[in-house]
Amino acid sequence: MSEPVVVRVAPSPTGDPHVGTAYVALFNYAYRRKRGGRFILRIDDTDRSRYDAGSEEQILGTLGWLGIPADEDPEHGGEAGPYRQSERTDLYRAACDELIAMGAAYRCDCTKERLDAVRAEQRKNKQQPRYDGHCRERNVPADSKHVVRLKVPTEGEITFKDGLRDAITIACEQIDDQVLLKSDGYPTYHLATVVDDHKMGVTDILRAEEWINSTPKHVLLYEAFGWPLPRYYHLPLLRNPDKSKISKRKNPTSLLWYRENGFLPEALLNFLGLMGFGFSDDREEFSLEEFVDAFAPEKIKTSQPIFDLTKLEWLNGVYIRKLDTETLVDRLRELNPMAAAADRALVAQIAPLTQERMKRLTEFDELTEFFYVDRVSVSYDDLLPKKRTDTNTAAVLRQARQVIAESDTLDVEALEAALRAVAEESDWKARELFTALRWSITGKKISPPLIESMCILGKASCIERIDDAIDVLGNPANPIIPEAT
RNA sequence: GACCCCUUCGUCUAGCUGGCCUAGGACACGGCCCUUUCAAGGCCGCGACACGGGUUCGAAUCCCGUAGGGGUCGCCA
Repeated sequence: MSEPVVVRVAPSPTGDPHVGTAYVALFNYAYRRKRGGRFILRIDDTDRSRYDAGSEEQILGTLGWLGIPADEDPEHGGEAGPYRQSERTDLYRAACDELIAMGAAYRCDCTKERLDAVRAEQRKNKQQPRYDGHCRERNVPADSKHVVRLKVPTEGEITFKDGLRDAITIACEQIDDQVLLKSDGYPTYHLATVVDDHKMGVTDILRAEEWINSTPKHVLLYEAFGWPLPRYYHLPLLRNPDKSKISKRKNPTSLLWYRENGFLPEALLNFLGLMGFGFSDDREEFSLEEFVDAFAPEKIKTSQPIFDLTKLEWLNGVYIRKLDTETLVDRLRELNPMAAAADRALVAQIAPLTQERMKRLTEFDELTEFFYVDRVSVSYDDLLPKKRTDTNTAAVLRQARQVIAESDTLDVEALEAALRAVAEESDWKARELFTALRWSITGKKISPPLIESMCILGKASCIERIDDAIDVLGNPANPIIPEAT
């Protein structure tokens, strides 16, 4: 029986579901699929001052939206629970007692004021700010208000392996006597992650690079407990365009934002997979399954990628174009109020016209607004092609109107042919006619394919809009104002 | 500042067991084609091995140094 390889991602419940969380989760998920074992989602909620119960569901829900299923998590349970660290405090306390008994940790009752003063002094002397060891040998009583600190060796160094890099060595002087248990009885990340990872059977850890410097503290804990070290893989940090660590101020970092702004989960996932990972065959578009298939931890890059929204938008367009009409209409109606209010069958007719024109699903309403209103407004200047008179233009539009009025039903091919004939008879370029017509029908310079749009709109509406345009040409000061709908 | 990590086109990257690299692909950008607008699509173009030393017949690929960027230095994770 082989030992299960288990990887985990620990979403913080403090704040929005973060794109960095999804990034780490994706790689953990792929790793677990490739290596076997269980993929655990644990809730790091030991910072009670920032804890927000609502965001826990948001994170779990968003990872579900992305299609990254955990084998075990607080919602679905599993053999290694509970999965909320706030429900495991007894474990951490017991672990601390053990550490204190063996001399690997100690109680400390230094006040915030004293610590601040010590650090200020150290900074003034250009020393590295760190705990000065005041309580190391003081034997602070257990019934006083205190924290528990890790007793880091005063000399020597800690070396650990990272699956993506050469061995990393950090001198003990660089390692602070980390607080393991806070005075409120909750553990810090360092204690909690080591205790939980061990108790939950976690043998392989993929986490963000920002943890590299605190890994020696974790190594010290594993050694004190006599537990086998896990394998570490520190993933590169996602960055803003200005190269700093990805942040809310400079980049949308909330997964909710991406969902609300018309991004498809498969596009986001694909994009995240592109960051810090390269297929040897130059592939750019891939599904989760294909990513898992190609995944190998050794192929993860160590340089930190910049999160490029422009490329994500392109990729999102690619995925929008792949959608079948039914799915497209569903997604569109989730995010576009006008489309949601309109008849579903109508939206299903319109949607294909815009499918290859959208980078985000949220662009749909603006692109197709003219379908839902009775009339559109258009100005005299827009309507008039260069070097044409208003009377001439009105005459040509009148002919187009007649062609439409005389046809039984509007058919794309027939209508286009008829309109081209109108242009030719009037010695107009087809382009001129279509532009004038486009303004008349849509009220815009740019629109979805004109003929198709007209056929969907129907005879009556087209005629009415052309009549409005002809009126404008005869009365330049009064553009048509759409009626309130 | 100290320590740690990183360094191929503006961005994401291929390359990394040295020669197939006058460095390939994608996004973006510019041009052309297609075309009723805008897209989509097709073609072309612009554009990088941070720098300096080595090792070698030969280095983007190995070594050293420098520079630059990022991260960490909390009773946050």
